[in-house]
Amino acid sequence: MKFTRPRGTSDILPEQQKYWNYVLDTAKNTANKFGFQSIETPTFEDTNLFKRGVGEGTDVVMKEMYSFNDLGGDSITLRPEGTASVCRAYIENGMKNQPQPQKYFYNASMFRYERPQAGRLREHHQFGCEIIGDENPEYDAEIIQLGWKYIKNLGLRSVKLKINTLGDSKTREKYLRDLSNYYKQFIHKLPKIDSVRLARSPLRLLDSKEAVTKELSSDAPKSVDYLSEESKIHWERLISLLNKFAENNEDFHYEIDNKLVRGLDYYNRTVFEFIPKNSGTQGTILGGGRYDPLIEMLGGTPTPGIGFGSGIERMIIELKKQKVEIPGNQTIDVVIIHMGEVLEELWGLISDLRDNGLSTVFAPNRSMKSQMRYANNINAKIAIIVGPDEISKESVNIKDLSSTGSQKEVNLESDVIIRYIENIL
RNA sequence: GUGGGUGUAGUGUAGUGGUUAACACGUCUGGUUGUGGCCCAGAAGAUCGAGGGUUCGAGUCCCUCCAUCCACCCCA
Repeated sequence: MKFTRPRGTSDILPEQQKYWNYVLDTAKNTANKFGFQSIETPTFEDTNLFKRGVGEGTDVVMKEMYSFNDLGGDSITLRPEGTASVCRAYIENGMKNQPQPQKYFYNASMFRYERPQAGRLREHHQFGCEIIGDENPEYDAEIIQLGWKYIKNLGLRSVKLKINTLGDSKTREKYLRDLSNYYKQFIHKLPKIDSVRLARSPLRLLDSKEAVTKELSSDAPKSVDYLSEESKIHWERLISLLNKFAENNEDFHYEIDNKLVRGLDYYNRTVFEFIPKNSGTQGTILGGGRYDPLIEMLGGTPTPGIGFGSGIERMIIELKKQKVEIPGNQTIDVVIIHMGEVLEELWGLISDLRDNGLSTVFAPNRSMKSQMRYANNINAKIAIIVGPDEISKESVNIKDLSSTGSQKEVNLESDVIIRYIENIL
């Protein structure tokens, strides 16, 4: 084979489209219910936007970015995530002059140079939502509820919500110091990977998979115990709002997980993740958190924000796994079966059928039997059969392709035909 | 980036080192004049992931590369 798709990318074939349409329609409808509006930003941005926003020390920036110099010599990067771009757009377009907070959603390709495996691609799609311009915990609760509703509306079950708070930047410093000092006591016991990680990002040790580290982590300092007064109030308020929400939504559950960390630098306070039970290692289906420092880091006036990203491909994997019923693909209403040189006589009719909302195709120019088989194979509902006989009588034969198979001859007049067909459908 | 598994028509599979690589589904064509689904018959479709090597002989054994899957890592 001469050409194959680049590693870690995928072709989304027609038969898969029903999943995509279903997920995206559900996403959009749910977000609209919460007052979110669609936003789109460029596929590539100035490399520095991500270095600054996502964080120079993160894996995403250090080794996963698709960066290149364009012909003008500027360093460009295919976006690895959505939030930095949306915040850039917010700043650049003066959105702080709109009513606050602003609520956006987007669906876009994300690019990360990673080793592909199931649920992890080099190009993947994310549906994301952001609330920018208000730091109150009501919005934390709202965005989490939106995430939950979205998953719920898709028909997924057994999805676990984990939440945690990382505190704000001031208290985080002290927490990180204590946390890293805690692990340092056991430095000789730590596995290699984790002793390396300790220097770079001590938070990561909390969700380490190494048995030794796991055990140590259970007694490690918790970020909840380091919260400033404001952050503590924020956190408690969020919890109480979630409890309130649970009263009206019996199957809404959350689990506070002090070991939950997220890989991007801009998160503070609330972080959360939705994970299907029994999912593999690439399980997270939706994840996000608060990023109050981000806009200022990008050069805007200090403006708080919170949001999430959710992988469409992972969502579809889960829908298939749980065998959720998905509305079917595009169907064909009418197939024109034509014998002899009559197709031209029907050209106007075909156009009229389409104009009246009936999806219509003509069968390929083959034997009649073959044309009927074609009609059957594409799951068409109605066949309009025309040959020289019908043309001379100025009529057509209309056959119902459902189980009845009944057939009737009607005049070759678009109005009459359309009325007759609409009656059957 | 690290470790392991896998790689045979469009898809899913079979194939003790030995003639023209098999089966199912799908596609196409027929099964008397212009009627689908079921059934029957036939056809097309694979340089056995790529390139080297061992051998009289390789889909089968060895090496390299590529892709894919699993775990690490990371994250959606």
